[in-house]
Amino acid sequence: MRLVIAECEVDYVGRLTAHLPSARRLLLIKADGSVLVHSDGGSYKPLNWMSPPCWLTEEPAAAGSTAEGADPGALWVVTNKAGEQLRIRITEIEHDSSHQLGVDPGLVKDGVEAHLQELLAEHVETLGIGFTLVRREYMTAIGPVDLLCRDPAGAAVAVEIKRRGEIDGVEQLTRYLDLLNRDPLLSPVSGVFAAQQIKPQARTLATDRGIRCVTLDYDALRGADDTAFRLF
Amino acid sequence: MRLVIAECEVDYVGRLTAHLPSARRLLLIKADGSVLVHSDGGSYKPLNWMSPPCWLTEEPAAAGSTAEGADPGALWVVTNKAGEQLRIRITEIEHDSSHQLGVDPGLVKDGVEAHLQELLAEHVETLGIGFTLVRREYMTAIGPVDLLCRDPAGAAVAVEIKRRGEIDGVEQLTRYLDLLNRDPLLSPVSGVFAAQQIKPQARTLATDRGIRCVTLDYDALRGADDTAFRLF
DNA sequence: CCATCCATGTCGTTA
DNA sequence: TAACGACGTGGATGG
Repeated sequence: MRLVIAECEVDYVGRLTAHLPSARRLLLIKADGSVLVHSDGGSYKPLNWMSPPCWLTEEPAAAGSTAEGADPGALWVVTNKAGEQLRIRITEIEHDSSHQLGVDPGLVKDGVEAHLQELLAEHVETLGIGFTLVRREYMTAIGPVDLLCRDPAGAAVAVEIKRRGEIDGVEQLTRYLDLLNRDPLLSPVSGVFAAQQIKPQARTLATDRGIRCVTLDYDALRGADDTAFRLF
Repeated sequence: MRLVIAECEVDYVGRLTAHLPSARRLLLIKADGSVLVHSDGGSYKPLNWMSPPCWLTEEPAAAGSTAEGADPGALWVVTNKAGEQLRIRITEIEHDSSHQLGVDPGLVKDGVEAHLQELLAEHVETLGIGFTLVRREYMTAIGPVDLLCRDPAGAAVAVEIKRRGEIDGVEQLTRYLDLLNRDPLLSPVSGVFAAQQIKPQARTLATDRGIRCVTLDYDALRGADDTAFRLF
């Protein structure tokens, strides 16, 4: 990893064109050749960048320039397979250091949708007394339904689980319901939209279509899990 | 901006929990207090981060540790308003430097969806001979339709423009069409889904619903612009 | 401040 | 490889 603090001007030409006027910035060159251009504010997204796989070539400083310090006036060109380019014109370098980091062991996550689905599958009674699980990831022609259940009366219920319940989740469940209801062995199938948080517009659309909304409490589900663990 | 290369272990506790085992990484602390943890690979997204506004507090090295160099064993805790935390345990520092960058003049972009819409509005004949533009951003109760046009027969056409045409774009256009077709002054309204690239599933769904798909060529549209410019 | 929608989205999983 | 959906999505914009 190479860290360069430099006065620079940057142009990206690819899916769009973008220009950064000259200013002092951090240029971060990773071992795989990818380049990030960061300012001293904003968020984790760089002002400009090139993702790997890509290749950096450095054109020498302009002929007329004074060769003081580390290549004033140099031009870095980073190109990827698709021909997109990041062109960095460097006029002054304040800092330049390289570091050996090795391969990163990587991130361990917990608490995402897969885990929510797992927890709810083990506690379908959260959806209502007498609910039973038929299958997780019930396969259909247009993709898997998160949970297929049966209500106390024995009727099929398709459940779509999201961390954040928005309108496209309702649309997705609607497509599943349309399809499942064409199956005479399953029909009539009702729908439940389950999420940690459900946006008002999504709730309205779901209700309009006769889909029941259930707000999930991740901690309570996990707590129920702990309780069950303690009891048995 | 402060750049630190250090052997560190990182935990994020917030919307999810995530853990990074000990390894050598770049810690980037921006002027606004935000922190990025980068490895020497992957893309522009950090392994872990905290976005501003947030605050960094540094707990001193553990009592038993030898005070050599810059605080081995120190713990950095970065907290935001919502109470989410990034906890960085540092065991060895290889590099530590600070730099004054100043405010960045910012990015100038060209070629995003807004520009596509502008170009297509000026060249509605791309949709078919005899098409005319009624309005850009035609307002409805559920949001603006990108373009409202009339076909050669004078019938209304709603156009949804995307850079990448996916299924949710088709759903969006469908909702607009449902609404517009309730207006007796406008009905019947047909739909056109226009994008630089249209995914197969989106195309299938659109066709199923009687929505015509049009693939846009940004360069050709811009070229048509240039041609027009040269002719007049 | 809340809601919506775009993004050089990026990132994983699966067909 | 391409498509598809989730994301600690982030970020801008409009009500």
